[in-house]
Amino acid sequence: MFDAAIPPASARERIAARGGRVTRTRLVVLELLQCSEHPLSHDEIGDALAAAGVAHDRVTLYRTLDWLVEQGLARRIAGGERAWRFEAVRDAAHRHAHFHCDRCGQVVCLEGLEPAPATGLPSGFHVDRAELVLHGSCAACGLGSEAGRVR
Amino acid sequence: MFDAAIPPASARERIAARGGRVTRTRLVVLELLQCSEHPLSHDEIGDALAAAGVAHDRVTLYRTLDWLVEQGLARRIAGGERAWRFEAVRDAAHRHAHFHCDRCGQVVCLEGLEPAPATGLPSGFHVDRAELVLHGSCAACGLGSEAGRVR
DNA sequence: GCACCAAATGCTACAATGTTGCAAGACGAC
DNA sequence: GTCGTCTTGCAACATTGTAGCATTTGGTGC
Ligand SMILES: [Mn+2]
Ligand SMILES: [Mn+2]
Ligand SMILES: [Zn+2]
Ligand SMILES: [Zn+2]
Repeated sequence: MFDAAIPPASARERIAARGGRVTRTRLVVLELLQCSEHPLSHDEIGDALAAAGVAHDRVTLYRTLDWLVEQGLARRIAGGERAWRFEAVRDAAHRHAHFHCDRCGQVVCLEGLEPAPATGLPSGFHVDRAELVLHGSCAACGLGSEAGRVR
Repeated sequence: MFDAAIPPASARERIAARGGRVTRTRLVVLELLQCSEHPLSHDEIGDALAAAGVAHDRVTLYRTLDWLVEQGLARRIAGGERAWRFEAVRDAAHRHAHFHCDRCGQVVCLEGLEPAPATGLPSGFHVDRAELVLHGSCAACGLGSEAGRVR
């Protein structure tokens, strides 16, 4: 679960600094996101909480994730499926694209790839942010048969 | 509903050419997509069918849209919300980006903006297609208050 | 025009994902 | 330790999409 790539860099302070109460769920979820290399779905996070022995309610987790996003501590990513994925915000200024494997559903961050700036859009339109998602097959899934394809 | 921009360019033949049966629903839905300037949601299409006096079932509409996508006559777009949007495929080779208004939820096609080709992604990864969605506020919604913001 | 049959539809039930309202519990200031 | 407010848990609901199956219908051959 905790991919142990990046050290948990005080999630506790980051939560408290926003004026939020440091609850077990917020703490564990934020640490989990900070340590994960991939954006995680609500479900994956729920499973990790269960595995870590942290009791929780589905709704509480939704609200926890909403709160982290509101506070700028996490980001919501659209993925190719119907569920959101979440990742910790490491650098608020730096955005990156994502790759969605249409075979296994895995989403990976493309740190090197920044969505190109908008050009030539109709006047009166104002762009806040760009979301770039590449679709295809990941290294693990290869180019093999179409079987098992995710919608 | 029918924005009357592009003439209905025989939807009937396009359907028959794929070996599909020309049913009232397929015909009206494809014509609707071909005439619309914006990608439409399932709901919007359903409303248009009702307005046109075409009886239909929710499930039939889902299946009709799936069929049109399978046949390459329509494309499914992720939008920023949880429901797919659909647009007629005019030129299979030409892809374009979309703009999603976070205020009103409207999606508009950015014909001039093609997602940049993928570079520097991990080896073993294969890209089928790129989806680029710009988020912000449209001309109609302006830059005003945050009130009424769509998630 | 008519019979036939695979393809398409309508219906019901279900699955997945997310939201709302409200009472009970817990964080943390004092 | 008390207390007020923020957070949680629970139940009910909303939205979006699927699956199974009996019925209807478009198109083909006559
Ligand atoms: Mn990422
Ligand atoms: Mn478009
Ligand atoms: Zn994969
Ligand atoms: Zn708008």
